[in-house]
Amino acid sequence: MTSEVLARALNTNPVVVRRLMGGLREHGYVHSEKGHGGGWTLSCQLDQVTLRDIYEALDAPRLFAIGNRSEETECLVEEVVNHAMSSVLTDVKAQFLARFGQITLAALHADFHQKLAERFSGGLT
Amino acid sequence: MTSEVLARALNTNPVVVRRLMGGLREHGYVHSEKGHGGGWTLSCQLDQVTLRDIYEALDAPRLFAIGNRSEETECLVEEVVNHAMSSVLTDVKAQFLARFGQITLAALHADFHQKLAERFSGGLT
DNA sequence: GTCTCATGTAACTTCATGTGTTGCTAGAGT
DNA sequence: ACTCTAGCAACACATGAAGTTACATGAGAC
Repeated sequence: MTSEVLARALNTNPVVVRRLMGGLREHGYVHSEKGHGGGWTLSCQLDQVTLRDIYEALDAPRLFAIGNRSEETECLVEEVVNHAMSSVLTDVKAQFLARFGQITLAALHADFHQKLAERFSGGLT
Repeated sequence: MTSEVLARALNTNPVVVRRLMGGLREHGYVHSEKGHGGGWTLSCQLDQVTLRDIYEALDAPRLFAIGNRSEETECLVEEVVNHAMSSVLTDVKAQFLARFGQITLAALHADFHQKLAERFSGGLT
């Protein structure tokens, strides 16, 4: 499948697709071929890859929209608040990673097929 | 304490301070007085207010930097992925709120005084 | 060999969002 | 009146994500 086709499916741009897929390729989850007949192919077992793997392959983008203003500060109040918040955010991020680490692509694949079946068996809306 | 003084302490602007404090005032955590001699005063018990209360008083700003592209979609794949992610993010947010709900301002106040004491008793760096 | 089709990548533009700023109004004390 | 304060709307700026353009490189088709 080419970046062009993927981009249309995702309502975005082929270059954006390549940027994202680049991370997945570096981790061996997909493979790309240049030239005529080229494009992207899957190169992993769906039950061996989790959302966490993908999150990390995508360079683990910032998870929280909130956080410390600065790491180093002279201000004792800021220091105390930073410490309290960081502590919570660190733990919560660990929870997040753990949960994502339990969701395999195979599971999502199965969900997808179930929904697909529902749609064909009268579940049309 | 005036917005002006707070702004200097926080390295920001008095108007920004008023914007933030506005949320706290609506919830009764602080009180403001206009005019000469006016400014902000604390109007709550420190052990009755948690970081969660403050987070919510500040209109519960967006917590996560990631999330669904759109809520409604025709795409079954997107739907499946959205569902999986939303489920995790919802749970993780609940964890976050629970943790913040256990941190009172009184606790932070105590931390602050401890650090202050350390700094005076030879803990200088 | 060269033409076409695909990825790879850098540089730039656009957009969304949060932060900072200005200007003005209103209230409260001197 | 005068000064000092919050309240508020409107605008400007900064940041980072997403989208776009342009061009180089590699691989098959002819």
